[in-house]
Amino acid sequence: MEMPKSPERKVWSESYSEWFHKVIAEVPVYDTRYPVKGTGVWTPFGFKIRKGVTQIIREELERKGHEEVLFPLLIPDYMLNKESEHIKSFEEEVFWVTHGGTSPLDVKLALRPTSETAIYPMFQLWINAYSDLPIKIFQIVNIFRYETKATRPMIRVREVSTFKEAHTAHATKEEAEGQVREGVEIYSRIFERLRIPFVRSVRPDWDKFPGAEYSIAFDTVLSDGKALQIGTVHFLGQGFAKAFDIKYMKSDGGYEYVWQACYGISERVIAALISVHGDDQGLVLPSEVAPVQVAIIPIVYKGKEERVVKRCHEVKDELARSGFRTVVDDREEVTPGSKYFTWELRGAPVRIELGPRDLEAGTAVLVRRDTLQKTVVKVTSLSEEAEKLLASIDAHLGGREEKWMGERISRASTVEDVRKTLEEKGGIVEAPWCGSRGCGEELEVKLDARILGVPYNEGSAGEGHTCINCDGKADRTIRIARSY
RNA sequence: GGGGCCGUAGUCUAGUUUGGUCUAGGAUGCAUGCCUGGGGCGCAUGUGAUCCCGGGUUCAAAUCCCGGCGGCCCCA
Repeated sequence: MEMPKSPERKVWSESYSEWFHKVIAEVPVYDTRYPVKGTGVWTPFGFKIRKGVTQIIREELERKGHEEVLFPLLIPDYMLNKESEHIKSFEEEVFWVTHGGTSPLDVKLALRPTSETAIYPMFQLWINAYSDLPIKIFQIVNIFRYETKATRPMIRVREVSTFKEAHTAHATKEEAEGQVREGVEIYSRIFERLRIPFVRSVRPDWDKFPGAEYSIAFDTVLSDGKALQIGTVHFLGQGFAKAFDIKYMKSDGGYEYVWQACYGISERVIAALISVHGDDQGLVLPSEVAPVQVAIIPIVYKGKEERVVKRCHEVKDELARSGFRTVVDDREEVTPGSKYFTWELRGAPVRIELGPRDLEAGTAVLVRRDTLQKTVVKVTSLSEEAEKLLASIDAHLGGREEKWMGERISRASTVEDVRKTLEEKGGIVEAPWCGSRGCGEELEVKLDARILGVPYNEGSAGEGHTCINCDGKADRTIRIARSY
């Protein structure tokens, strides 16, 4: 038996873009050939991964009292226009429905670029008194943005097909800001379950969500060293409440505008899931979202096919009873080696090889996807062994990716240092900064990079230093990265 | 916002610079048969291309020109 070589991450790290396109096309996960720019098709296998991810998102939100709803796709222009900062930011990227058949519409209808302006008019109807609060809802829908830059599958698209947006309304500012913190915790949990490493940053003022008072963003680093935003949480204050006249009656009979928060995650998280765990063999998936957790490969010889395949199905049934998602790859005329490649490409965490020799010995060969290490175990203890192996793989992925990203977070004290680090190893660079907008924007231009913001909830390590750009007094740390 | 590159079977790709040799070549995939089977087996036969779309130049266009659609890269 030829020993498997441990999986490389050469193509993965050296030609990330190529790697990603190839993997999603070959598995397949997502078909980019649909003839509208910036759109794509979730294949059956890709949809299963997506479903695993949306299931985690649902669980974590529902655990914290959010309820799922579904709002219309179409937003009348006068609604979209109500909050001025919001519309100013989106107006160049809104798709419009202007005709019903051949007749022009009296009221143009926007395809939602996000749903604040669809949801908040209904909040206005739903909220009358203190007792109607808080409201915590979410939906998972598609949204449309007319991206003018080059589109990328799942990462920059015109139809975001998987947009989870949560919207809340509260009686007080304190409660709404508490909700922001809860949103951050929920998202942290979601990414931890997906084993995607992240940093949390308060976005600079000029880069916050249009209409928000402040925004907290989650960024990860992909294998090409570029940062990818995978989630955002916004404190909306009373801006939208005032624009949409969302008020409740207080105990003293007076009225107060509600305080709001909203937070979103898109299919970028699936792009991140695929990207951060993958290797040159293809997908590597944490057990929770792997459409197939255990792939069983019969090793058949002429005349013994029936016994081996039958045993494989017995093993499969037993594993299924223990709660594993499992398949027997009993395709005829396909060699075992070819099947190994197939299931490695598809990221099945565990593979079981079962052949005549195993039947004799009462054993099975167990292979883990992350290291491709093989072990021989008793066939009677497969369930426990598979369980242990899944846990071990998940832990290994979490640790490996955390370490990988940790190595790509650097510190620098001059602009040149930052530039050098960004060029040589990419990732995220932390540096002391003065906090002024003009200085920050200048820095972004100088470095051809983006300021991700200041660390969320981690104190301000920049204090007492000098701003790397303007030599003014630094009162905070910023994170800088080339980003998607 | 500015600049560049690309589009040929399901997929990848040769051919485009210098129009005619292209009845468009190869690999992979797919189908059938034999042979195999513990890391992408092998052989044979077959299948598969509106050369992205529209227009133009020309005796002649995959090849040159214009427009559109789609994809990719770089710079600010």
